[in-house]
Amino acid sequence: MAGPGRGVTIADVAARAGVAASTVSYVISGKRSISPETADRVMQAVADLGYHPHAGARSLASRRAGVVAMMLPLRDGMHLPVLMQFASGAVTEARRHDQDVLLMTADEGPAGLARVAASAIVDGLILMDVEVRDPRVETLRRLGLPSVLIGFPADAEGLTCVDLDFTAAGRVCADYLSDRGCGTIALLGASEAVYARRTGFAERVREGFLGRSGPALVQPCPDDPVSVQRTVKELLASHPDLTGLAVHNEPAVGHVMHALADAGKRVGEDFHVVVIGPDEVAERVHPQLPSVLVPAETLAETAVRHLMRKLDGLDVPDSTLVEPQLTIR
Amino acid sequence: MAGPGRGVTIADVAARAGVAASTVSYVISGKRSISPETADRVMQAVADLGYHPHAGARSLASRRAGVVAMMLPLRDGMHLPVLMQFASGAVTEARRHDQDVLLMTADEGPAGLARVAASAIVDGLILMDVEVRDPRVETLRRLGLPSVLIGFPADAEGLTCVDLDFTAAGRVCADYLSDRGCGTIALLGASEAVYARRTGFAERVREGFLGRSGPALVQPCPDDPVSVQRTVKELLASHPDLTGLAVHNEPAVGHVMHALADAGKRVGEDFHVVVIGPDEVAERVHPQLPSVLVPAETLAETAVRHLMRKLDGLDVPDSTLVEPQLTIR
DNA sequence: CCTGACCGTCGAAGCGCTTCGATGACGCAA
DNA sequence: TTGCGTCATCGAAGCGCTTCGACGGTCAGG
Repeated sequence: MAGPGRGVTIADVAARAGVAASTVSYVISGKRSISPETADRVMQAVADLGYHPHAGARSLASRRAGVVAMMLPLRDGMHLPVLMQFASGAVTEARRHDQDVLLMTADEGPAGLARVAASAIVDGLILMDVEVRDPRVETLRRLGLPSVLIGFPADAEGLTCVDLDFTAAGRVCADYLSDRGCGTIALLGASEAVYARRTGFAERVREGFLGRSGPALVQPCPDDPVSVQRTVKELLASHPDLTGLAVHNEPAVGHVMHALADAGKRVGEDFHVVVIGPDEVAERVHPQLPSVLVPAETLAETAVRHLMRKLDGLDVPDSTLVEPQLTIR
Repeated sequence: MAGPGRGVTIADVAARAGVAASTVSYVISGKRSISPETADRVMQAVADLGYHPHAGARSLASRRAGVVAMMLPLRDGMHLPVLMQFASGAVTEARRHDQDVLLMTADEGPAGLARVAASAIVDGLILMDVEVRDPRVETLRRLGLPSVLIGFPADAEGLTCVDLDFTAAGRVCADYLSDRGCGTIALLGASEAVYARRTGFAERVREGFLGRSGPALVQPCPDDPVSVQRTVKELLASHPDLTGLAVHNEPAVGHVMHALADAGKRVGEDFHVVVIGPDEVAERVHPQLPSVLVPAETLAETAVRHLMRKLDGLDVPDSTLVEPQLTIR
């Protein structure tokens, strides 16, 4: 295992095992039947020499790079920890399929897609944080690169998309609050900018939240402590009958709880709060809050798995919506 | 520009420009002199056809993949936004040098390093969040893969390392507080786990903070609101003469301010706080706090730049410590 | 006017792998 | 015995690129 590792080629393995290079290739890929004895000898040689096929050569000969690209919006006001979970999940799942992951930033835009497609550096593509009108979508369609999107663009025709069912998540939150007897309810969302960009999930949560009878409103909110405090205060002042709040803004949760306490609201008793976000966020406040998880890892794994199937020529559902789960604490 | 894009080879470009394939190669790489007219014709053909060299073929022939790996600790209790900034900075800088970035998780460990080295899928490596005793370091040294580490392992012999000078950062914070006339001062750090893992930066901040005359203590602290509140309260109770606090725990900052307010401390007047962390964190509390920035993007850029130089056979300093900057607000 | 240096370009070899068709060995049915 | 299908393996042909040596054409110096 130690030793060289550098510069070991399939020919070296073949020589050591006393077979032809092509035989080694077939042992490794399993594409032709090989006698068990030969296979053993080859695998032993592989192990002895610490052989790993040269990725470039393999990609050149087989037209498969063994790499998928993941395009993340790294510069945005997105909630970073969720993105990270996503990235982590995707890499882990990809490795399980013996693929590596190339990281691209969204600001490479459509040209970046064209580049990776033409240079055959990746076999497929995962696109995150897809917006309702996303300029990359058209390019993607034209290139015909196998891909999976996280999120739904306006026109998803012919694309494979995966996402949490955010509309349902909004509805679940609204229902939870209604069931607790809340009259007027509000959704405290992300900052205005996120809505302005027409990020799909923000819009869909809003729809789900509002799409029921009963008084409900949506309040965008920045995530710094001072703004949160002010926003909550104003919200309570302008809607004295407000008794239920859904918070879809991870960093704000702690501050919301403070603001409510300052306003004399007893959460869990005369006032109810539900969170859309990671478990930790909902668990680490007092009292702990019910929450709908954004299952980043699950989404990432699903996306990668779908992509792998597409690469293998299998078919996958065009659209996959993961059901939201409400956790009561 | 539209059209095929798929399957355009250097031979197609050569044919269209009326030259040999090798000439196209030389135009693109600039490795031999080519007449301006020919070069123009070639570049035009490249543009017309939307040619991008096949990455695998290129890597096979030139023994240069045009890809660097970045190994991130994606599963840890690290402060994620900083990691993200880092990743983003690295990708952006790498693209500037026409390189792509392969994302690896730290849990691939030494074997992952061996794999990417042997398969020649990357030319070099950036290793983040290096711990004081890091098992990957030995493998790295043995493989001889060009690499740059972010952080300093115990034995940095022969390695290229880049980091913020965290010791100086700790000292700067302590000095700031002393200069404000604080007697006893404390460092509110990350959770115990981070210290237990012997993360380099946490230890070094502590050293810098304590390495001066005058009463000073270090208090690890989890980052959930409830624990922060409790930790601060206990700290104040056990050290009534405490008048200065350095917070090296991004998510906790907002809650620390709350706790201090609850305890009747007037920050900026009879009590002083300084933050080690992103600007936003320090700006978004009231009152705004002075802070020492962890310059993630700068570090990432420096790391990538150093790696590029190593790939080009140029030499780079073994150790680069970025000076901390205190921003007063 | 001839020689040699240099410039711009070409052709061919080869990087390490996959894959296709061919081949020999073997067993079995005719 | 001959003939044929199977199985395990081999050899050769590329995949698209870079790079090395070669080669004709110019131009300056002798």
